[in-house]
This record gives sequence, structure tokens and C-alpha cells, in this order.
Amino acid sequence: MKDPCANHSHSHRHRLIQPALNELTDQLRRNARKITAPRQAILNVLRRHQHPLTNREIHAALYGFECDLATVYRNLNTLEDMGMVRRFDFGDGTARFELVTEGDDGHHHHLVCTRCGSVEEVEDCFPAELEAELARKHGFQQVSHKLEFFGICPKCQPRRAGPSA
Amino acid sequence: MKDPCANHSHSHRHRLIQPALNELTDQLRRNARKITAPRQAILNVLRRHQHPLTNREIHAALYGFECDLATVYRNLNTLEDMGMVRRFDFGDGTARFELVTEGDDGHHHHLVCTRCGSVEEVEDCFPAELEAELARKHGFQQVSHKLEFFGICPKCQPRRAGPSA
DNA sequence: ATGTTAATGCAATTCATTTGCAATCCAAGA
DNA sequence: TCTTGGATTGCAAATGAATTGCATTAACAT
Repeated sequence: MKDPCANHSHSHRHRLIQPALNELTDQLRRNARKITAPRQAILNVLRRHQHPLTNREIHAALYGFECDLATVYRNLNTLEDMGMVRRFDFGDGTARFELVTEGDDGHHHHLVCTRCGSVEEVEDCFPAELEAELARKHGFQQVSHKLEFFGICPKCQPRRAGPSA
Repeated sequence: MKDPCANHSHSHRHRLIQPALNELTDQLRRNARKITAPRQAILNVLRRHQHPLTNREIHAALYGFECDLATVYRNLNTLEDMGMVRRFDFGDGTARFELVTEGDDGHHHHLVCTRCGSVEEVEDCFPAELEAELARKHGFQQVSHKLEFFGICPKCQPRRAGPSA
């Protein structure tokens, strides 16, 4: 994938609600975390873009506010630890994050276009029964999985010249 | 996961056959690739360890032969391009590779212990029908997926002190 | 108001992976 | 067998994501 975020034609059928900022800061407070300016700015970016973002993208999207890129990295790790954010791995060596909205554990997958990098959220998931059976068969506990799909999106498909990058 | 390769208690129920070295070199020849000493040494390592190995591990396992780590990296990329090797991503920032034996496209998944890093091969896979349906629904073509499972292996499970690292 | 402690900025570091380039080796043809 | 061009290698340097040490700053509980 060339630029995983050049194309932002995502389908957001799910989790359309932008959690209010104060709900988020409340969550921070409950975890004895300080409500700092970088933190709020980062959360605002995540609130607006409900779609996997890299640390660098989040940093670049901080509107009217600057903070160090290292601060973004540190915050996303913290937010992940707190369960406020979920980390995704599209296999290109760069982590991506999405805000976890309340009531939703954030577990879902993506369909990534290997040509233009556009990302769609996927409703399907590896069947829980199969996972349970697998855990039993291998004697593993607390089994989870990482699953992402890759393919060529409609726009990038050959056949009478569509956009392809 | 601390050391993804400390524990080598893998189950190799599948693909037990070690492809002969000359079969492999033939494959290279067919692709107009040169049969170099590093190449053969690398293939020998992969032949013996039918289980995901990092570039560094492969490099370290070169028996009675040394070549540059960069050469290992370059060769695994080449072998992947040729389809002789398959790349796996356990999400720890280090690629792993397995030899693709003939007749087998190498498509399978793993169950990785998040405590000791032991790896088991998994027979189950995301149902093809679901994938096809997903492709159709989203209008994507050539849809593939990456799927890995994580959990705590029997040895590392709490309950009356087992090994845990 | 103020002290404790988390959080930040900045620079340096780590680690996987890639790359430029000159030297070398393989394999095919003379 | 000798020659030779292009693939391959070694080595060192570069890249890029992510982390970290440390001194400074800012939150917030009391």
C-alpha cells in the first residue's frame, strides 16, 4: 500500500456517535489521569476521525495546537492501556488507533485497499465458536485474535481505468 | 510477549515433509535466480525449522556458514516474491517466515502464547464463504486476510505455578 | 496557595529493515 | 575451459517507527 491514508472514502456504518469530550475527560479523571492540553487535542482528533489513524497522522491533525510527536506516542499508549483507544495493525509497520466508544469494546476488523489504502470497517468477525473450540483444542486460555482483510477496492479495480493511487 | 522464540514446543501436525534442497534450488533456477551459498544455507535453515523464523533467527541458525544479515533480509524478500516463503506478522514488529512446501500455498495461521512466545500452527481459518461474501458486499476484489491468534498456552497458565517466561 | 506527581519537550537511542556502492560470484555462451 | 554480464553480496550508512532519559512544566488534591 502506498499511502494508507490518502483516500478517506470510508464507510462508517457503525459507531457514528462522537463521544462528547467531557465524557472522555471524565474517563481520564476516573483513572487518575491529568487532563492536559495535548491529551484533549489528541482526543479531539480521534473523536472527529473515527477511523484508524497513525500517531503521525494524529499529530498532523492537531488543529491549532502543537505538541511533540513523542507526546502523541506516549498518549496513545496510555489511552490504549486505559482501554480508551484500540490499536490496529495493517501490517505496514505503523500502528493505527481508533477511539473506543462506550459500550463498544472496539473489536472489529478492516478491509484495506492494497492499492490506495482506503479503509472500510468490517462487520464480520472470526466466529466466536470457532475461537472457543480452538482454545479448547490447544488448551490455551484467553484466546483473542487479530484479523484484517486486504483487497482491491472498487475504485482501484482495473477494468476501464479507475483511480488507482 | 517477551521472547517470541524462547520456547520451541511447537506442534507440527502439518507439513511434516522437508522439501529436498534440490527441489528448492530447481525452483530458484526456474525463476532465473542464482544458486548462491547464502541462498542454500538460508533454505537449509528454513527446511529444518518448519515454523515461523525471524530474519535474525535465520541468520543465527546458519550452520557452519556466515553471511551478512542484510543478505538474509534481501533473500527472504526475494523468496517471498517468488512465493517460496510466506511472511507472517505476529504484531511484535518483527517479520517471520516459513517455507512454502509444494502443493501448499502456505496459507494458515498461528496461535501464539503471549507469555512465552511458543507458537502452534492452527488448522482453522476464516471461513472462505464469509470472505467471499465480504468481498461482494464491499465490492472488493482479490480479498485475502491476515489472521493470528493469541492466548496463554497450557504451560504458562496460572493455576499451580507453571513456567511463565 | 502549594507540594506531589504525572506529563511534556527535546534530543538521543533502539531496533527492524532498507539501500548505495564497489567487489564478487554465478551461469550461460564462445 | 575461458569470458563476461548481470545478479548477488558485504559493509556501512540511512531510514523510519517507536521509546526513553532527563530537566522542566503543569494538574489537581489538600
